[in-house]
Amino acid sequence: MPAGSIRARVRAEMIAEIKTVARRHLATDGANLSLRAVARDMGMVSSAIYRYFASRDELLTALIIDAYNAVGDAVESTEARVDRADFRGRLLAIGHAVRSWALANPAEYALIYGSPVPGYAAPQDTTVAALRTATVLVRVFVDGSDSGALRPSGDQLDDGVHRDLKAAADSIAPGLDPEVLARGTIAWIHLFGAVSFELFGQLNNVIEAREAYFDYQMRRIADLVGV
Amino acid sequence: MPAGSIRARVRAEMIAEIKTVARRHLATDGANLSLRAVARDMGMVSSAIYRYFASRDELLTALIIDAYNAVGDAVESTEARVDRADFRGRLLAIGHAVRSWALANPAEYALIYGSPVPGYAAPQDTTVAALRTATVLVRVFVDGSDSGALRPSGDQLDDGVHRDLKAAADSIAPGLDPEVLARGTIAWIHLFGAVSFELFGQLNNVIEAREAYFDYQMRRIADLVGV
DNA sequence: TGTACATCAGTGAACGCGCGTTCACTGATGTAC
DNA sequence: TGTACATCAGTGAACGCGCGTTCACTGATGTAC
Repeated sequence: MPAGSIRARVRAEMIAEIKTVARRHLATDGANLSLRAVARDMGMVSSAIYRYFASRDELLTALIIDAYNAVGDAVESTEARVDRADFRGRLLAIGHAVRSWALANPAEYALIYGSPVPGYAAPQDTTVAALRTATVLVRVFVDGSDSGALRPSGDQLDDGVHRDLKAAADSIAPGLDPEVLARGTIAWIHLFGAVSFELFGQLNNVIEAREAYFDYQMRRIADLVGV
Repeated sequence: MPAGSIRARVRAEMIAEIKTVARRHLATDGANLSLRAVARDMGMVSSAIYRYFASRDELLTALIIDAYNAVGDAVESTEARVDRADFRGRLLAIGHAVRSWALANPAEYALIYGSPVPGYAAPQDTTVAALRTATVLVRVFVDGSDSGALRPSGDQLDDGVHRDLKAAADSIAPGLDPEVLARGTIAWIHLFGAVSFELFGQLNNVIEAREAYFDYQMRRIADLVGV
């Protein structure tokens, strides 16, 4: 089946439609995604899905990769519009991009950043897509560091932590000071902590001004990490 | 059935055993808890569970309340051992208590702080237990504020956020400056963000020195909130 | 341009399993006199 | 202290539903000559 044939195009459209329908189901059923329910919604018999995905897990994996890529796209394009020298602006843009995407796609957010799906082990393929967003954030710290605006604060890091962060820096941003990266990971973790908190309902009946509250947090974290 | 009778005692033991077995299942199946599996493990017929819990949701609710109380117990007793005037020590103790409990009881942690269980709506009863841990943390900020060690930093809060935090302060810690409470919620959110990140596998293959890394984060957050 | 064959999509039935919940029942334990 | 009755725990069968996956099949679409 040559790539450009009609059959290939129809096939690609079917795959896309299966994923779209599956995403709709994620929203109501969480990760207990049912192949039969997806097939039913598409007016097919359940076994027909197996022409496109070898198993339920394979479909889940595809959805996970798509989700990582979707946040990655959103973050990359939002961040790219900010002045390169405005490090704080870039960090805040990343934060708001993640949050906006998560609010628009809560089930997919939960799929990749929520509690792990019981009985599902993510294959290696997902990690490449997962790294995209992290890379954008780390680059802010690399650039800030290179420009001299961001300098190590003199925190003494535990030896083990230093080693871990050095290894991480070597693979994703060679030359980046582990201590600066440590600050970056704090921003990273707070960002996802804040979004998860809001999305998973922990702010219910407490904070109503959510966007402003999120912005407040991100600014304080930016203060903390020195950006 | 008088409260002290043999039957009442046996009944209480049965309820406790059902919950213990159910907790074991949470660990492998996540929130897709199966009443039949629990009954099977106890050597009973599935319908027998209904003598003790009216439905699967009611059992889940009991597990959720127990979990909130368990973290609450752990946090309260750990925090109580710290010098009252050592506000930073109290905050760090709370953080480590939450993390330790979460590592020891990952499934229960996920149940209360992870992605919401699809199709399950938590009844009002759970919120009382949920508040216990928050109260311990807020008290640190109240005490710090009263002692003068912790003073508003002069951040200007958005009006809506100010209103929300004022209302929250009024109900949980009357008189507490909303701006101080805002700092408290940052520590709160980062704490749970960091624990969730670790527990849900986001640190895998990146950070190995986890306790030290957690401690590092909590210290930086303590710096930020001025404690 | 037409024909023969290979590829592929989708069907429908089936396997073997799971689930929550209800209901009439047996037999044991407790309570009131 | 003994007996009659009420309460309760647990059984076993059943209802009605769900699921993932396999398999032999039909019929349509593509490919090679």
